[in-house]
Order: sequence, then structure tokens, then C-alpha cells
Amino acid sequence: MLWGLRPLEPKAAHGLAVDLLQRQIHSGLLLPDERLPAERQLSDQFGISRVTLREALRVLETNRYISVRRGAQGGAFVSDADRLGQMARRRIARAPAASMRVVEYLVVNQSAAARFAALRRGPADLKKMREALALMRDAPDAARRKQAETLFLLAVADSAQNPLLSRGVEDAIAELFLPFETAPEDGSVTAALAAYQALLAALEAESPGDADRAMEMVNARFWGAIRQITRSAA
Amino acid sequence: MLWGLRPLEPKAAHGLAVDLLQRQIHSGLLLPDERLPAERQLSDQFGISRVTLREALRVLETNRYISVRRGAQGGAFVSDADRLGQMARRRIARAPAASMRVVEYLVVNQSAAARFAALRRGPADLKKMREALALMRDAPDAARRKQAETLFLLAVADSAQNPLLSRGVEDAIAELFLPFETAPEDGSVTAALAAYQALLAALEAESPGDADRAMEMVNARFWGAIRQITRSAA
DNA sequence: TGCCTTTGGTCTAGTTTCCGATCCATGAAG
DNA sequence: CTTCATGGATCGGAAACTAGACCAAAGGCA
Repeated sequence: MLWGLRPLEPKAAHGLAVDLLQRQIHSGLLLPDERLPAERQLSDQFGISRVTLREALRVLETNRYISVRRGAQGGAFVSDADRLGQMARRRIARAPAASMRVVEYLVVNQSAAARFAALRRGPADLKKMREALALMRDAPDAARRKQAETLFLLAVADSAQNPLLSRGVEDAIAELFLPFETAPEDGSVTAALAAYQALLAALEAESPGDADRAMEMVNARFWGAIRQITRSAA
Repeated sequence: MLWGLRPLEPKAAHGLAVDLLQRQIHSGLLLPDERLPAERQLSDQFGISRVTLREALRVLETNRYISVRRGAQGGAFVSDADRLGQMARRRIARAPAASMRVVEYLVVNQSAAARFAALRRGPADLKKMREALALMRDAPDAARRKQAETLFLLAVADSAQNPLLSRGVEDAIAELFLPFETAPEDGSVTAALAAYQALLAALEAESPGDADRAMEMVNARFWGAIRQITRSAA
């Protein structure tokens, strides 16, 4: 017997490009106001035609993720930090339960990744984490901090050497779309740095237990961010 | 900066159909020797044309997942239990490390699902689990037992009320493709029944701790199956 | 000022994939 | 030996995608 038959939903090529770029904006890898590569170059990297890529850019522009300008110094530019932050908050406030489920999934897989990473991380993995931590420390603004945070967490997930876990963490981070900073005034920045530093130390020491506990602090920050947004929206 | 740019890989409609049917065979939901619906009916359910569906069937036939016969009582038939079992064992023996990573991911998410399910399961969820357990008990052969097992685990995952967790468990089970039974002679059947019964009891009692422990027994069986196959292949 | 270069905007022709429909071939049941 | 549900094959058209050429804007620079 066949179970749970739904109509198939083939994803068009331009839809894949939209998803990929949107995910990078959500996760913070693409910075606000950043300029994307030229259409001809980007379509080449994606392996799709320029016409198809332009369809994708049109969708992103319609959804206010980017704005496109013509001319010699033109191109497609990621929206500014204010707009992105507003979109992120709205998205969470509109369906808080959904965001909490995403965090739930993220916490489960990120914790597991941390435990495995403590046993499997290589020198290259640790190097990537240290670099991300340095970026976080020297970041001039919240957007750069979020970018470094994502880079760090993806490096941890990768070093668990489990493709499914990596994909899960990546998916959850991209799906979440947290705003850049929930409370710029308080000591959350130094607290975050301390948590990531503890995590890195645990992975360097090959201690799964410590890594798990350090990741708990990181994950607690995600819960806090969601809670704060849903409260301020009420 | 854009990170990790790879060429996009648009999935053709027939490819989606292949994946869907293959996953159902892997997870045991589609039984050996079972006959699929007629092409006209199946293409309608998938929302694709008959020509496109036939492309998918051709791929599955080439990969020995099904065989197609013409005539009044013809149709597409899932391969027999021997062939499927052999394919499953080969798949695991060829890349044991990959299968272990899948089990790893399955264990992480299935354990989490069990804990959440203990708190969130509704009467409909429990009913589905009881029905699956009855199917398992009365199953005339190993294929039916595996089918009931999958139904039970999917019901548990669903009752955790977390779409990402559900999808994760589903993906892992479909990716695993375990053979029907690793040791038909010993008491593994009654042991499995006991494990699932304990899991059901924990969920009925709304006890996350007990559910976690019961799921551990279930997951231990998955590890055992992988271990046995990789040992016998060596 | 006026050209040059880089970039997005537009158009056309051709290919691939998919669809809808029709008709043919097979083979078991009655 | 007829019936008929099923797979097998073919055709015309629609939609998505590609490749390439050319136009239009706008900043930089002599």
C-alpha cells in the first residue's frame, strides 16, 4: 500500500536560486547592503541562464530582500539592516509557534553535533572556529557578529562529520531568520562571546560533556531571542 | 560575501517520483511483490503526466526496485523480498560509515521526538501507535513487521508536533534501507515487540524519561542490525 | 564635456521537459 | 474466443530554460 500520497511539487530552477540566496540572507552570511555578483557572473556560478537568474532576483526584489540598481556601479544589493531586522521580527511574531519548533530542532541537532564534534574535530575545523571567533570579537556591527556566529556554528556542525546533522543545523539556521541583535545595550555581546569561547575550549579539549553544556548556553540565547521578540510583539 | 556556491541542481519531475517510490520501498511501507496502482491512476495522484511517470518507473525498473508486466493483470510490482534484502545489505556493506551516520542522526532525532511526544501526543496519535503495534504482533512475515515498525515510528515522530523533527526521522528511515530481518531465528522479534510496547506505555503515561529510555532500546536494535551486516560482510 | 566601461534590461531563436490525448499490443479472466 | 484492464508508443502543443545579441543607464575618467 502506498502511504501519504501527495502531488509532487517540482521546484523550478529560479525557485532554487531564490531559496539559496534567501537562506544566506536569513542566516546572516549575506550582509545588509552587500552587493551580489553581477548577473552574468552569478548565473554562471549557479549553472543557470541569465534570464532564469533574473527571475529569481525579481522574486527577491518583490519580497524586499534585495533592491536592484542599474549603471556601472549598479547591481543587486541586499536590503539594509533595518528592513531585514523588521522582516525577521515580523516573521517570528507572525508565527511564534513555528519559530519555536525550529529552535527546538536546532537545539536537538546542534547539541548532538557539539558532542560528536568534540571527538571528531580536526585541526582544520578548530582553525575555522578560531577565525570565526576572531571575526565575532572584532565585528564592527551586529550584522557582522551574526555572520560570525553562523560561521562558527556551521563549522561546529561540519566537524561532527555527519552530513545529515550538518544539513539539519544549516536548514534550521536558515529557516530561523533571527534579527541581528535583540538587545544591543546589555551585556549580551560579551555573554555570547564567552559561550562560544567555552564551546571552542571544550572542543579543543575533546570533552563531549563540556561541549554539550557550552552549547546549552548558546542555545539558551536562541530561546531568549525568540522569547523577547514574541513578548515585545504582544 | 556569498558562501559555498555550488551549481544548482533542479530536480526533474520524474526524479521526484523516483525518490518518493524508492523511499517508500526503503522504509518498508511498500511491501515486496506488492503491485503499484495503474499508471493512469498513479500519474493522476502524483499530479504528473503518464509519460513522465513512466520515465520514473523505467528508472526504478533499471535499478531493480520494481518489475513491470503487461496484460490485464499486469502492472508495476515491487521486487521480491530476497532481492530487496540483498540490495539493502549490499547498500550498507558498501558504505558502512555512511549508514552509521544515518543511524546516528536517526537516534538523535528519534530520541528527541519520543521525549516531546510524551508531552504532546493526542488520542489519535496513540490510536495509530496501537494499531501499528497490533499489525506488528499479527504480522505473518518479516516484511510486514518492518512495515508496522516504520508506521509506529512515524506515528511517534508525528506526535511530537514538530515538522522538522518529523521530516528528519522520515528522511533517516528512508535513507537507511535496512533489510527485513537480520536474525529470524533468535528472540529478536519478541524483544522488538517489548521495546515498542514499553515506548507506547511511556507515551500513554506522559513520561518523557521512560519514553527516552524505551526509544534507546529501539535504537539499539538499529545499531545491532547495522553491526551485524557489516560484520557478516567482512 | 564626452567617451568608455560596467552593469542591468530586453528581445529572439532554439532546446528540453512535460502535458494531454489518442491509438496499439498484451495477456489473463470469463 | 471475446472482453477489457493494463502497459507501450506516438504526436502536437505548452512551458521553462538556454544562448546569444543588442539596448539603456550611470558612474569614472581624460
